[in-house]
Amino acid sequence: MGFKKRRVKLEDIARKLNISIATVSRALDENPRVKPSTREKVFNTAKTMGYMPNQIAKSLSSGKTNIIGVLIPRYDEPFFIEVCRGIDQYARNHNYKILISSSRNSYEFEKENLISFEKGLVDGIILSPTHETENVAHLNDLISKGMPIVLFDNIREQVSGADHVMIDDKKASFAAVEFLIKKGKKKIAFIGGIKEKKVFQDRYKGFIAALTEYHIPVHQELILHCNSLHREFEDKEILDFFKSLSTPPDAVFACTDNYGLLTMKTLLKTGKKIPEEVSVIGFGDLGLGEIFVPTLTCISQPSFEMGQKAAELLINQLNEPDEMDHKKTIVQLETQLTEREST
Amino acid sequence: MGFKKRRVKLEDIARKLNISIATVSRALDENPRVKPSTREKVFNTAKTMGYMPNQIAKSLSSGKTNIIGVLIPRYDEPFFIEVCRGIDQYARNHNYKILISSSRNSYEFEKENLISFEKGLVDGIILSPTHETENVAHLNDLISKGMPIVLFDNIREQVSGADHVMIDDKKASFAAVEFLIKKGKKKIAFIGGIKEKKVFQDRYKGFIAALTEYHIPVHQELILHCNSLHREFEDKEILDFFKSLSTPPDAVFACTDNYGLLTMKTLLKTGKKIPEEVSVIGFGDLGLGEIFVPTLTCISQPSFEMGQKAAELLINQLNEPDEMDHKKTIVQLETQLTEREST
DNA sequence: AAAAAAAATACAAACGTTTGTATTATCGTT
DNA sequence: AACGATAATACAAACGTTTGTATTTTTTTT
Repeated sequence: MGFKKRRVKLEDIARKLNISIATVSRALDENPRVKPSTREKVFNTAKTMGYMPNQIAKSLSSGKTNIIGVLIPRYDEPFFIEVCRGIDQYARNHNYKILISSSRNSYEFEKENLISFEKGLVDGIILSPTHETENVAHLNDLISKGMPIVLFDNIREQVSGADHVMIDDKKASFAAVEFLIKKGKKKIAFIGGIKEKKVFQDRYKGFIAALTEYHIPVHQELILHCNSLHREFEDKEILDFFKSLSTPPDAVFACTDNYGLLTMKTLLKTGKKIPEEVSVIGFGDLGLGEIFVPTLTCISQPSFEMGQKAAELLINQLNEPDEMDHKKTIVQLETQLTEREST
Repeated sequence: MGFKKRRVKLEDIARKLNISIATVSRALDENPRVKPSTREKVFNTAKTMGYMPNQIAKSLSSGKTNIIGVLIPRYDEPFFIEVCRGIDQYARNHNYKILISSSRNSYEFEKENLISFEKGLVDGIILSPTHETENVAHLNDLISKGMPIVLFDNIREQVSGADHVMIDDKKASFAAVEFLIKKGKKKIAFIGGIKEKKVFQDRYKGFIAALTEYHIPVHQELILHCNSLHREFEDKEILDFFKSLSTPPDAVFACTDNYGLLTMKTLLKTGKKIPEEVSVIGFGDLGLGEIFVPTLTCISQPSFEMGQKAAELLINQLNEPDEMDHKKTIVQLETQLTEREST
């Protein structure tokens, strides 16, 4: 007791069996170059000595860590967690692990995290850029240094060389709003998110496009671009918005499930009946909408599949023989409208 | 174009400046042994050449990866994500990164993940064992090999040498039930989780203790130990439970916020008024309870702080000069009752 | 039984750092 | 100007693997 623990390494096995380290290494690899009987011996002593390979040494030698870096803007949004689950599942099945970091909605933290990824800990990166990320030079830099990257969610078109996984936000929200219109709704409110995020811009475009298509005038007062980055404030922002309206809407298109729920909560508090007086539709479909009373109609976004797909694209890049001539691929996943009680 | 990218390394800087690698290494470390003027030169050329240190090589050399392995039973439970946030925050401030894995509620996956951690990728581990984890030999093994470990949530007393972070589940649920009793409730239902988890056992004990203390008979039919491991089934299990009751309870103590919400949803569907006819109290306080209508009274559990504390304990262990004489420390965090509309 | 072919193993360099020790350069002292 | 002291730098081993090439052993062929 009191001694520092020393891991057993290849050398220890080699010494005990009076053979070379190289042979031990190859034996454990089941390399056909080593005689079956020695392989047996090596396996046995490795087991009895409690050998555990050193991943770091392996990585240094092979130049691969088998780790995928994942950078998301925040942990406390089920969408991102769900994407991570998808990434994790695909990665795990292909012998990769994932290292998740949060940029906490900050461009500076994003850069900081990417630098730490760049130090060689990860073989590639899956990233949802923050809304603050105007300048994408740091991403293009990384790519030009040979780092495989896949973007999802808040895509930046200017990033060349990175694969994209996305949905057609404009089309999906058009469908949502069209659905409301076909139910006879005329005063449709829009609850969006941070204006700088491409997904929210696109969802807004879809909203406007649908109204235009059906010749419904756009009322600015019915439009809210929610700016809060934290739960506590979102609540208030939405409450204030509905209080500010002279006449209430007959339907609300919320750009996320969370906004949808907060909307329903606010409306219920003010005595409105859902869906009788106001219909509400959300975006995302991450389980919460099913718990609420009434349950929330929404656009179902394949979050888990986005993660899987992103991992697939990245691992494909990692397996490309010549990283230099990678062709940017863009995957667009399908959404669908799930009708529940709120409409 | 078309060439494989080669990272610039210390050797490249050394060659360019005609000095030794050791000096370059020390210069970048701001080691006082190198002359300020050379340090300057090194910094400059490092910058212009685009040098980025190789973390893997550093780790091999130093024997430290500065990564903390985190193993949770599932991703889709906000409690665990919140704990991870806490860990992440503390770790980041102390120059550690976290590598999160999910054991997906399976003992086998837990072992598998721990083995992959053991390969030297992480300096220490923060873990919430699965409910299946009866045998803790694999944990004691790891600890005896010198791996620092901190447990949280589903503590296993038999694990010696690992620090624990926990709350007093029995006391907290006693308080919750007592609160209901003092409101005059007599028929209190209990919605628990997987019986094998210590937290649920303790919360059940607290429930029984409170009833006993106040001389209220325990009705078995009012007790549900929810066994589902996935969202879809929990819903149905709780619905069936309430349907099965001959007469409805006047209060429900749910062992998690999620169960609390599902309970409220079920009760509302069957036309019950909350809190007029039935009071509901949850456990956790992770934001969801505030969105629902009515908002959910619950025991507030300091999840984020649990994560921070776990990280603190682990990093303390990592900094102990002699890992062998680590003394197991147990931290118990305080809970409180947050009253909202459901009671 | 010797030579050639094939199989099994050993040697040594490489991966990119860190760090203890040896060496060289610089400075102040006399 | 020579000396010792100190400052600055260089050398080389170490971290634990992998892998190309060289060497040895075994088997096959004649």
